[in-house]
Amino acid sequence: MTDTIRTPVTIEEVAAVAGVSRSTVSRVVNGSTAVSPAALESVRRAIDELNYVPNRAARSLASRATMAIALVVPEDTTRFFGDPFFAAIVSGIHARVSRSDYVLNLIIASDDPHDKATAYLRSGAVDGAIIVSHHTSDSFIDRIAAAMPVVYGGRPVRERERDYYVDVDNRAGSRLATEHLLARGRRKIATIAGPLTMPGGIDRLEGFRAALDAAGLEPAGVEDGDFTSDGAVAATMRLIESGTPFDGLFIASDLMARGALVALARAGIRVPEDVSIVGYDDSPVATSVVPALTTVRQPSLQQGEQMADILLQLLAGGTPPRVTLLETTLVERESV
Amino acid sequence: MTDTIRTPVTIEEVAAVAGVSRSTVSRVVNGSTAVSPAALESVRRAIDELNYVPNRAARSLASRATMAIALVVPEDTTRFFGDPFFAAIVSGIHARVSRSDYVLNLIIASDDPHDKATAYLRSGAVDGAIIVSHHTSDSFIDRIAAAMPVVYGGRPVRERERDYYVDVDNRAGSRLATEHLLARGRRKIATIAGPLTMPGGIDRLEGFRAALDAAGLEPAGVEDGDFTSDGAVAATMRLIESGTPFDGLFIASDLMARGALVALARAGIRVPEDVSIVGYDDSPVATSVVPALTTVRQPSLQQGEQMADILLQLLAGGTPPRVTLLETTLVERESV
DNA sequence: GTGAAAGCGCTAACAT
DNA sequence: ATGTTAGCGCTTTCAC
Repeated sequence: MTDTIRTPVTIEEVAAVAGVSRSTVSRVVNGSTAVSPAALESVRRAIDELNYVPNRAARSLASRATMAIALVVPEDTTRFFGDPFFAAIVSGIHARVSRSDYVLNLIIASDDPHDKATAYLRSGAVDGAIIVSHHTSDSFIDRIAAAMPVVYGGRPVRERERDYYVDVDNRAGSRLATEHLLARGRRKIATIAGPLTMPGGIDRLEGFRAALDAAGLEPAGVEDGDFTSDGAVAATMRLIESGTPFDGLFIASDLMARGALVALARAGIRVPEDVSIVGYDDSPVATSVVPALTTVRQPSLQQGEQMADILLQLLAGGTPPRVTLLETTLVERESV
Repeated sequence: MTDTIRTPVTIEEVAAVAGVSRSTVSRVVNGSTAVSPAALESVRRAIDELNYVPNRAARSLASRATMAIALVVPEDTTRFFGDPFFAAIVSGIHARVSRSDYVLNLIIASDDPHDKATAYLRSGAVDGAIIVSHHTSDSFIDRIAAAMPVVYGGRPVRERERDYYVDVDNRAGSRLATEHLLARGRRKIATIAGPLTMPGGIDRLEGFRAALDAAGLEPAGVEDGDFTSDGAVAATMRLIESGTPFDGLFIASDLMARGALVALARAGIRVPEDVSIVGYDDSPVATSVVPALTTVRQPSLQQGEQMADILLQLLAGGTPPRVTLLETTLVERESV
């Protein structure tokens, strides 16, 4: 029962209690084999007894490594933390990092030039970073990438020869979705897209356009839903109010599809009778709405794991693949 | 245009370029007033030119402070990151910390005795911690609290005289919700509770029971919805299948209310005609479902800001209030 | 106002 | 197998 905050125990004290030198304690802590069983045992006991935890600052100053990885997320926390898609990404990253010797450190960065988070990362607080959900305007990213190995979740905004990233084949996925709508006889197809400042938003819109193009059709409407549920409610209203009729709707995320469903219901438009909709993600949202969403499944958990894995390889001095593209599949439910 | 990762610039190089000693550079970096305008200027220029960022490890080793705060979240990332309630909490914390000299550092901790996150925190990586959404079984918390100042989001599981926390008056809030159902003539009232391993879950159930008790009624059912949408779908089904009729439902979070709405719709039960429901949180979810939820509003953003503020006060050597209880209000919409 | 010097707690040669 | 020594990059007295 500890009632106050104690001053931390140092390696020196452990050495004294164990009756060995600092070096031997350090060897034990770092798992060196060159330690006699007797010394090992007494050091272990001393560590337990004193409740010793090595000081990170000192350790990383001397070893030039922090054994920490940052997951850098954008400032619009509400969008990020409210989307089950990111929950899966974070889960995947955390799962993979847990299996390594590194700790994960989630940092909220902003594009403010005086942003403390960016300075924090550049100050040697972590050995590498994973950057997700970034916008074209995010310049802090370059400053981070100049200081340490970086892996991107999704194609980077301006792709360069040296960028490592793990993405889902967004064009193929949205094409799949749109073709499904076409195959079911829908001809007046609109879309609620993600923001065009984000690669994922751009790529999904392209796939949508390509599929319509191949069928000799024009979009019945294109609205930006901002990857949020509320944004999609507004986008759907704009679509309805525009007066252009539509009988099919491709929506670039399940979360936005939920918003669209709400707006459609309010307007008395039935799904799938009046309009068929296909979402994207196959996140938990897809099955928690009525009607359950036909959607494009992307392996988000796996995407997170891969990103972490690639960064880990980079930190270990390996040569992982620069680009990893994950496949999507169509999941048919009740909304088409 | 930097193509490779450079070796970091040290204070020594800055001093050389500026033509002063390390001490003077350090004074400038730390905002000491005792520096001549000329020296200040040349140091600033050197820092800019070299793109200098002080090494954190060295700095915190020497100063015994990290200027970093941890936000410790539980391991079930899917639940945490999928709930808009937490998005608001994180937003509030981040907003307050942004206005200070500290950086925020989100850490996922688990109860595994070998958990690296706990060791990370105990190794002096941060100066203080905010702990949210913890369970009765989370023992890692004590180990963290023994090493640094801690502020809890919500009443701690086992409250002690020295614990600082910011909570919403959960009992009053759930009582408010239940009384509203009663006032509208509902008499067979059931509840979908949060897990009883979490203070928030316990307190809201107590308020619910207290309100019914005061009216001389018994609950028409109590099911654990686990604070997730899916958990609430299952809980609602159990309620329906139990055969005990109910005409009112208090649900301990809006996210769970959404799940309940789905289950109710599938069973052909109309809201609010057949059963009235009241949620809890007034998160964005409340207005993105049909019918829009009557719910208990809690100031989540403000709760986050307060937690950060109190920790900041603690770190500054102040004496903030040990317990802060935020008020709730009922927001009437269409589900009652 | 400025510099010299000591030291924060640890790792990593280098001896032995 | 173990101890000694020299830093890692910074802050912080202490002189001047």
